[in-house]
Amino acid sequence: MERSTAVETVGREGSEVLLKGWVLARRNMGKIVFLDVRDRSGIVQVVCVPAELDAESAATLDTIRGEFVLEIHGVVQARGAKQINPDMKTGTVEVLAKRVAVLATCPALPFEIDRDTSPVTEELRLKHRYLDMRSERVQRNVRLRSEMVRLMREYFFAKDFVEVETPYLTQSTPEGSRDFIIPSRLQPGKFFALPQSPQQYKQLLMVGGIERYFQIARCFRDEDPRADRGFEFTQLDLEMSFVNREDVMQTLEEMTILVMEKLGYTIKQKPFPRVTYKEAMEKYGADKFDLRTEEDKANGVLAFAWVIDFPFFEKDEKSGGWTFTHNPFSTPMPEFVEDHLAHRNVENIVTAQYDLVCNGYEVGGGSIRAHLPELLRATYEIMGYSAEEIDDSIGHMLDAFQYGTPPHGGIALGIERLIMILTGEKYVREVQAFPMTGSGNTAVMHAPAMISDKQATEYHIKPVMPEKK
RNA sequence: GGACCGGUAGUUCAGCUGGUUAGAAUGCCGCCCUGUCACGGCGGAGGUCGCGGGUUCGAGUCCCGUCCGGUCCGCCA
Repeated sequence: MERSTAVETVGREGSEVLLKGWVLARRNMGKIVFLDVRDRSGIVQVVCVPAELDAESAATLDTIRGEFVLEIHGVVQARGAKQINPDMKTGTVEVLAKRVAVLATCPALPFEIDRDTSPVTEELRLKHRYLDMRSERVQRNVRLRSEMVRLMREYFFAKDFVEVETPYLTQSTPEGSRDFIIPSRLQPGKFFALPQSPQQYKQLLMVGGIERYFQIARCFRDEDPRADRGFEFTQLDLEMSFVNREDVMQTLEEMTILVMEKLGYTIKQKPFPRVTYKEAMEKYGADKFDLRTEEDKANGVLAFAWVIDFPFFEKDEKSGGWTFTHNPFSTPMPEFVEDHLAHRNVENIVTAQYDLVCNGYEVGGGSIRAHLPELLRATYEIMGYSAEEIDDSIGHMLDAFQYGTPPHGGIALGIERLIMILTGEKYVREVQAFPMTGSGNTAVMHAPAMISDKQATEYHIKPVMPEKK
């Protein structure tokens, strides 16, 4: 007999069904036992009366406890008028059990999962993430994320984009954030780095004629974790050829509106308002801001906005020279190209960068890129790089760009940030299936961990422990 | 690297100016209950108060150190 899910029992009064799932709650009234059985679809009440059960099942009934995994043969029946539970999706029906078998037992849980688990110490919840995951909230978060990503993929495939996986083992980049590095076994003393973003590869895809690329890309940054960021995170990353700033912003905006509305959310303002960096700083004192009213907040409204016209460079406090504010691969706006090439008027050069903000969070950012090698070279020259340093750092990009590179640009959206906003969660960890703790330890498993002497030898590395004070 | 907050039953917490048997809720175990739905009722078990040292007649409580966890600053193109 084919298995039915909990919610599939609705409308099948009188039919025999086979249910499989977990015991969420057990209510023993003496001669009648109610079981709330949970599966991926939801919960349904199972009624167990000894007279209706075979002898073996009747004996089993006493041993059943919370979170046991059961297989139940029974008959769907309508509930009496007084027994209807309006708070349950399946509240009009119940399953009268004929046979109950235990597929797996379960001891008392380390914490209760039939209610909100968020007050429970996060360390304990992450140690048993597979249990926390059974709770309504974590189930919802994981499933919403899957649904959002599915809708995004559908949009991009319909628009002729190609999904490409870029490498995880790549070259360390001195700019930007600290890299996670991986020792090379075959080449002693050399290291790979995990990507902070697929930035360079996606631009190389444009050189390679892919024209429209997207990826659900994992990114890695070795910076101290916070409530809204961890070591690894996921971005919707995309890049397009033969586009200007307007094209990319409109594509992303159309996708965002479509996905959010399909998920049932309301967007405050369409098209998204646009604010220049200067206006944002004057009006909100920051380049991210929350446009919602108190009423919007209560109604779960999403307030998106674009921030544009960022300064390309700012003074570097340490060196006293120039450094980029957002992305060194961006192009200056057309009216500043001459200044840029001549290293003139540096403090006023505006970059073709755009950030997407939502409800006070920065949820994405991108730019039109410098596709001409001389423009990219000028950026690094302004930042004080010598010819040799430029060659070491981005020589491969300058090399590639000389071979007929189309104008291109793109953007990346933080998947976790978006899900946090959609679900009202305050921590990225709540919207990742297996997050790290706030101090950077893995859930369930025990990383980072020491490696054996044999591994150290094989990888030609030698741990140096910090001196204790 | 720095600042701040926390660590007491399985879990979430309370525990006063230091005071003799460390509590509650929930979970767990047992008994009762044929219409419950976070069922209810009765009973029970469950604690090296993170760890080490100190002050004191006496420390969960005060002091020092240490470990662990969390939040923030720095950092995060």
